[in-house]
Amino acid sequence: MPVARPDSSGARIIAHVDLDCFYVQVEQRKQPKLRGLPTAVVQYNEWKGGGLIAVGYEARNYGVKRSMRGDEAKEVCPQIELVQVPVARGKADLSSYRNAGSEVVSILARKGRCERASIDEVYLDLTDAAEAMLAQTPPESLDEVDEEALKSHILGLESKDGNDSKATVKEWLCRCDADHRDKLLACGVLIVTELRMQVLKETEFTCSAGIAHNKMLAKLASGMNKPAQQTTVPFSSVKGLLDSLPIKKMKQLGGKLGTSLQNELGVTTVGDLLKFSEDKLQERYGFNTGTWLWNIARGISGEEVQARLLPKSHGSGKSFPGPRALKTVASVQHWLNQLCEELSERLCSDLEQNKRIAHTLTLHASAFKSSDSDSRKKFPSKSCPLRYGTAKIQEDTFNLFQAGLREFLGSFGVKTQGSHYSGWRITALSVSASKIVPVLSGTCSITKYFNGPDKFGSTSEQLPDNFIDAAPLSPSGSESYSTLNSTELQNELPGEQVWIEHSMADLGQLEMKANTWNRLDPSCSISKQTSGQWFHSGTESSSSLDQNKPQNRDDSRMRSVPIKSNQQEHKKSALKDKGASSILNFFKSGDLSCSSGNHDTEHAETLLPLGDCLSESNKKQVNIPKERLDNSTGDCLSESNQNQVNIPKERLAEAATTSTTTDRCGSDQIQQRSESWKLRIEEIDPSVIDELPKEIQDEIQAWLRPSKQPHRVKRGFTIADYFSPSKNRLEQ
DNA sequence: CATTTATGACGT
DNA sequence: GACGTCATA
Repeated sequence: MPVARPDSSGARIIAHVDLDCFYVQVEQRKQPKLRGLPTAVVQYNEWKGGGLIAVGYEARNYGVKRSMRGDEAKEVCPQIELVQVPVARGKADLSSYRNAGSEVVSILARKGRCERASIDEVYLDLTDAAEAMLAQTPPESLDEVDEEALKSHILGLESKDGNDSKATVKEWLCRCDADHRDKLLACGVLIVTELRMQVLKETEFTCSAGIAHNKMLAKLASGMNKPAQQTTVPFSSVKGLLDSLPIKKMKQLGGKLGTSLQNELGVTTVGDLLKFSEDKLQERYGFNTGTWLWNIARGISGEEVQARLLPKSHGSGKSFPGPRALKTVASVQHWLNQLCEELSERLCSDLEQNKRIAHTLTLHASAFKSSDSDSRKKFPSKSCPLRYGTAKIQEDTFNLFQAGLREFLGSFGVKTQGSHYSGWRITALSVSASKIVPVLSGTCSITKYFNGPDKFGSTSEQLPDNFIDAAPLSPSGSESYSTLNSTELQNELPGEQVWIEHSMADLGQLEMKANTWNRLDPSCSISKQTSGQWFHSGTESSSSLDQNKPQNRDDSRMRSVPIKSNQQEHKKSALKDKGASSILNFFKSGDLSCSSGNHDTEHAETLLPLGDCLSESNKKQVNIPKERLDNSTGDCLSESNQNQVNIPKERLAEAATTSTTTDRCGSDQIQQRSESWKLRIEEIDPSVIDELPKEIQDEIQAWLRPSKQPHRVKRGFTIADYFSPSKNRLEQ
């Protein structure tokens, strides 16, 4: 049935949910005494008190702002509680926030398609749930509406006392003469209220939300009333909202495009955009962007909520500002190794928990060339196929760095005259893993391929000689790595002896005992339980891969909830007893403070001796004299494993079933040694999939990411397009 | 060269 | 597929 009329039957109900000052909330849950106090989360406090990355609302009242230094915050708010971000391997460790975000996602995903937009934001498509509610128990049929729902803000709903009074809201929610869209929206409001209360009850986090007919408006709305409130945007108030909305407030227009709009076209508000024809906008900003601008000026956004609960990439990075910039290859290698350790650990968890494998490893760096005229220069990003195993990731990453460095310096190879100045300073490093695809649960055949008796442990022999080893040696830069061999590198650097000494001097803070080195196998394996699930679910589509379903992948917290302290259980039932618990009451009830007992252990930080950080291959590459190596070949656990609970072997079986995220890798590793049948992750090269038997490859095809949609934009939107996703998705 | 450290998306 | 750029919090 062709739809050319302004029809609301295609209306979607989209919510954007945003955790309030999330990192602060995570820290306050961990340390309940901080609740109610002006609090901020700060990372690294050495320099001017560290940088603020999250500021609680109490502190905002004193004028504390994100990205003040800790010291400045203390000036405006002397009583402020500054909590430090956990540190592991000498860098900020955001895993507790990531995990907390996962808790929330798994709750929010219960009522509809859920897209994890960032660590603390999700989009929900609640259309079906809203339609269902409207069909079964429409708001107008309710005698009573939840108190919390009555605190919602309805954009454009005039109110007597400036704020929407509850009576007015209730009337709006329950109007029986409302049009279909508004009724659906009312259902959305109730559903989101419910979800937010659920989040609060199960995680102790508050969030704010926007409910509208598309993502753009939902996102706008979620930020309008914070914290712990929600706002909905009825169709009828869209124009009023956008007309006076500063252009920079729109997602995507906060940067250069927004500035250009302002400067070149004199556009200050979204409403100003209406003056320009689609052609004009396309002419200036290109076809896709032009159409996109034309649409958003009218509140049109067809972007769909993607069913995705998991991140598409993992990265670990660190900056080295000012005088801390890295000047030697050894210090770079040290930090790369730290970053790779973290990355590897996270890849490991992702594989175990989500059955996904990353295929691409990328190195980013930023650098200054100090040799001549202190010019800043782009350090090229480099990527290569990703091989699992900490040591391999470290090795490949270092190779990528060297390739990048060579390109960065130009083929002249700025020789370090004297042995002091490298000619370059690295101010940031990051390593990331992308192209993450589900590993096929599909068949046992793939299991056998990896795990089969004849093939086990000899993956590389199945392949062309250089298949595995050569790939990482050919970063995608214009020059292949092979031309950058160790000899050549040496020529660009001080002699090896000197170089080593300088490296050590440069890493002065580190202890240079160098008695061990990290030649360890990757620090995780598939546990029996997990691999059982993984490899069993034959052709029935693997449940854990279905991102539409909530996943049980997390986590210490999730597991601890049911068995949590009595207090917490009492708290919950107390709340229930009170009937509809309002969010404010939740906190007023007062006994929150005794919750959350045992959260993450802090990560004891230990700097590894340099020797620990050089992988075998790396040492070869820099031609470290053999004698220096010999005494450094000890066995060692990666730092992350050292942080983990040491579990006696006898208790391994038990540990494996109760292990939390934090200790899983550690116990598994030990387990790996004691049980031989298990899969060695190290031996799984993602590239190997290409080498699989044809029938398996075919299965794999089904799981590969869908090919990119063409960036075509259909012209001539009708009003109907306002709500429904366009077939050809708008560019971003 | 002191907004860090993640993320995601698009263009070429 | 690789890489650069932009955007957001």
